[in-house]
Amino acid sequence: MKKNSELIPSMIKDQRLIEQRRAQIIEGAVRLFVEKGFHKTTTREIARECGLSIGTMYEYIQSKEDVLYLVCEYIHSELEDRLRRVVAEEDQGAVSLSKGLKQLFRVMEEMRPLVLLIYQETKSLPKDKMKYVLRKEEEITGIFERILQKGMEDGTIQIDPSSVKLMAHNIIVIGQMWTFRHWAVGKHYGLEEFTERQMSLLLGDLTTGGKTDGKTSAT
Amino acid sequence: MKKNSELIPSMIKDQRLIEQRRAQIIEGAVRLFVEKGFHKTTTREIARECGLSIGTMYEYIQSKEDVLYLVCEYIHSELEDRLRRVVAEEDQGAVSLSKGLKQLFRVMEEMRPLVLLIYQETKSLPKDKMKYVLRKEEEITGIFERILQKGMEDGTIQIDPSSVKLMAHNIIVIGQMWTFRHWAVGKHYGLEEFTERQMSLLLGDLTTGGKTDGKTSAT
DNA sequence: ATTGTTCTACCGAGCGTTCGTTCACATCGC
DNA sequence: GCGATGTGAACGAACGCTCGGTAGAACAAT
Repeated sequence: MKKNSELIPSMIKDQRLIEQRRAQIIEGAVRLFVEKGFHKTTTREIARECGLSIGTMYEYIQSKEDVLYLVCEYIHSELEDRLRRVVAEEDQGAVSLSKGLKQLFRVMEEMRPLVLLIYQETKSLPKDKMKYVLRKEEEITGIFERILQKGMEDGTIQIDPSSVKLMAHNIIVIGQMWTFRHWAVGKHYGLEEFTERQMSLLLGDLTTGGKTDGKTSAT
Repeated sequence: MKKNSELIPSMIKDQRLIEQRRAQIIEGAVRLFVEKGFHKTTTREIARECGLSIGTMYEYIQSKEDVLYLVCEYIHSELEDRLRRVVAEEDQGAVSLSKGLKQLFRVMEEMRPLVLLIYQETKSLPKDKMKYVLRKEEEITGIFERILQKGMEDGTIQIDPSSVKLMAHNIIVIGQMWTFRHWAVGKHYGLEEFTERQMSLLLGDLTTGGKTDGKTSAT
C-alpha cells in the first residue's frame, strides 16, 4: 500500500514513531470528525482524543488541515483495499461485476460514516492535497472500469465502449448514495433490498442472458 | 411558491422590505459561498457584498447560519421550479421521463455551482433547518417518482413497483453527479454526450418501444 | 407652517470569545 | 550531557454578534 503521508513533514526523526503517532491522530480525529465535522472540531480536542498534548501533536503535523488529509488518505486506502479484495483474475467480467457490486454495497454500509466524512469534507482540503484525494477517487472508479472492460472483451457484458467510464462512475456514485442519501433511502430499503434492486437496475441491460445473478450465456 | 423564510424572524416591520433585503443578502451570499464556501466567508464580507452594513444585515437575520438557510431555500426553489416546468399532464410516462431527464441534466449544468453549493453545505445547517431542506430534496425526487408511476400505469415504462422510489433517487443522484463529479466526468464527456449516454443507460431496460435512437428490442 | 414626539431603518466601532499555532522549558534515553 | 521528544501557557488574529447612536419619515399638537 503506497502512502502519500510523506507529503506531510514532521519535526520528529524516528520514522516508526511518526507512523505510530499519526495512526493515533487519525483514530482520534476520525471519531471527532464523524461526530461533529471537521470545522467544529478543534485541534485541542483532537489532541486530547488521541492522547497527545497539543504541542506534541504539532510535532507530527503542520496544520489542522494536515490531519484532515491524513484522515482522508486513511479512509480511501481502506476503501480501495476492501474493494480490490474481491476481484479475481480468473472470473469472467459479468461475474466480477456482480461480486464487485455486492462488495461495493457491503463496504459502503460497513464504512458508512467514514465514506460520508470523505464525501463532505474533501472540499475543505487545501488545493494541493485535494489533488491526491481526487486521484485516489479516480483509481477506485478505475476498479469498476476495468471490470466492465473485461466483461466487454469476454462478451459477458454489453456496453458501448465510450460509456464504460461513465458507467463506472454511476456505479460508484450509486454506492456512495447509500451513505449520503441514507436519510431518505434507508427509510424505505434495507441494505439487502437496496443491493438486490440496484443490481437488477444496473445489470438489467448490461448482462446478456442473465437476470440479477451473474449468469453467463455466450452468444 | 410557498416560502419557508418566515421561519427566520426579523427586527424589521415592513414585510416588503424584508423580502427585498433578503434577496440582496442571498445574491451576495451565493456569490461568496460559491467562491470560498460557507465557513471561509465572514459575515462582514456578506454584508459588504450585498451593500448593507453588518448591523443592518443583522436586522434581517439572526445568525450566519440563517443566511445559509436562505441560500439553500432559494436554490432549491429555483431547482424545483425549473424541473416542474417541463412535466406536462397530457404526456405519456415514457415521454415525460425522457423530457424530464433532458431537463434535469440541462438544469444541473445551468445551476452547476449552485447545486454543488447545496450539496456541500447543507450539512452545516442547524438540525431544525436541515429538516426543511431535506424535505425539499425529497419533494424534488418525488417529481421523478410520479413520472415513473405514471409510466407504469400507462404501460410505457416497465419497472418493479417497489423500485420506483429507488429509481427516482438514482435519477436525481446521477443528475447531481454532473455537478459534484464534474472534475472527473467533465474531462471525458460534454453535457450533450453525458445526457445521451445517461439516458440510454437509464432508459435502456425501462422503456418498451426503443426510444433514444440506441438499440431497439421490441417485445 | 412650525415644532415636538415617536417610530423605523440604518450604521459600524467594539465586545467577548475562540481558535490555530508557537516556543521556552521539562523530561527522557542513551 | 546531549540530542530527541513531550508539554501547555501564552499569543495574536479573526470571528460572530451587539448596542448605543443617528437620520429621517410620519404624525400630532400648536
